[in-house]
Amino acid sequence: MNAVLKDFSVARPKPRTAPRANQRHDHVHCIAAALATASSLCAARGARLTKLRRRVLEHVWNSHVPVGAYELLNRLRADGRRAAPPTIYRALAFLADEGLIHRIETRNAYIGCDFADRPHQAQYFICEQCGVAAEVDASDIHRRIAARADELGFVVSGHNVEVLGICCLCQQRRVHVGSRA
Amino acid sequence: MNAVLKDFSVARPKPRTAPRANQRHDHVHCIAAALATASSLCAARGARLTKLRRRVLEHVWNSHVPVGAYELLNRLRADGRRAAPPTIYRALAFLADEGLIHRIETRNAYIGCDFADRPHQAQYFICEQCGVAAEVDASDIHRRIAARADELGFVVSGHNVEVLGICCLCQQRRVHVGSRA
DNA sequence: GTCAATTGTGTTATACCATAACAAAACTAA
DNA sequence: TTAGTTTTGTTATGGTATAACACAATTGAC
Ligand SMILES: [Zn+2]
Ligand SMILES: [Zn+2]
Ligand SMILES: [Zn+2]
Ligand SMILES: [Zn+2]
Repeated sequence: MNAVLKDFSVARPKPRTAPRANQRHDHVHCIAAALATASSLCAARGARLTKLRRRVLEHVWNSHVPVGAYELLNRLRADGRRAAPPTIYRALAFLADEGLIHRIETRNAYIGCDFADRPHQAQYFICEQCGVAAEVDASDIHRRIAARADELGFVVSGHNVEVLGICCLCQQRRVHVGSRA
Repeated sequence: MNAVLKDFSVARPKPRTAPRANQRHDHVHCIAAALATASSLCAARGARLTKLRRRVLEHVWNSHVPVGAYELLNRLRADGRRAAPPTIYRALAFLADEGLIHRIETRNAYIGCDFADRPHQAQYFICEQCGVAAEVDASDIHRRIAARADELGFVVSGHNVEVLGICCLCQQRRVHVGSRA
């Protein structure tokens, strides 16, 4: 089994009931698709997705839980590469510039972008239990924000929306725990 | 003139045209009102708004630009008080617990709450030019987020919405600069 | 292939943001 | 007053991010 799955907290053994959304998925495919998209986007733009940058992106995609810069640094070192903070921050800056990752502000952490191949204004739903951050591109939310900005005479260049709570899967887990207690 | 106005970037000399919103206001009143609200809320709750905490709140309300913890620390020291980081972080924690300030995640900075006397789910519109962060409590935005959460089976405990762009006043300033160039 | 120019990476040092742990002081309620 | 509680001071440390400069790899012209 691919080592990349080791802390993928969505992939769990046998959920007893089907979750409403975001059910267990083929995360190996997730990663492969993200890397393929990254490769083609960078090629098309003349941006250089070097081995280092590609490896950092792989480590970011290790799970759907946002990962901190120093954790990524440790993973690089576990790969046998010599690395210091600027190494990882430069790679993260490149990946963010290319729209391949996002920074989760409330966690000081980074996560792969689910919509790298198109412009979007994403929102994140972040589980306080398992840590998974789900990216959605909800145009209705963005429109409401844009409308309010308009009323204020405010010209929007971007937004950061992070919703905190408990994800669908963790609620099921809590019910199980609760019914046992 | 009150020294507290010294870096209040909304209060500027003679805007040539009236802004659509957020026009120059009596910031001394702003501060006084915030402190009065803080006092009565804390009294009602049995929370102790000590001199230190009150002074920190005053420094936070110095302007509508979010201010960093270490800047607040410097201001405390300028007051003649001996202070180290825990001093300011404990005061900030108290003020945040009481809902008197908010943390602006994209800036690692803190700002006074405009709606301390009632429960709310605020959004911030942050100007990349002048730094001013305007708090709004737009229930329509919150409703859209809640609706999307519902679709995901996600139970919301809170959200952080920070919109970046150029504020109304700074656009006018840019026009002036532009027409001169 | 060689070369110069550009871009990317390694390395050291440092700045900025935040908290742990414990001691001293101030406040509260008998 | 005195004991108990809360707040503040103090020292040390952990976590996040960048500046500055040297070296290596890549690119594109020749
Ligand atoms: Zn995205
Ligand atoms: Zn969860
Ligand atoms: Zn004001
Ligand atoms: Zn502005």
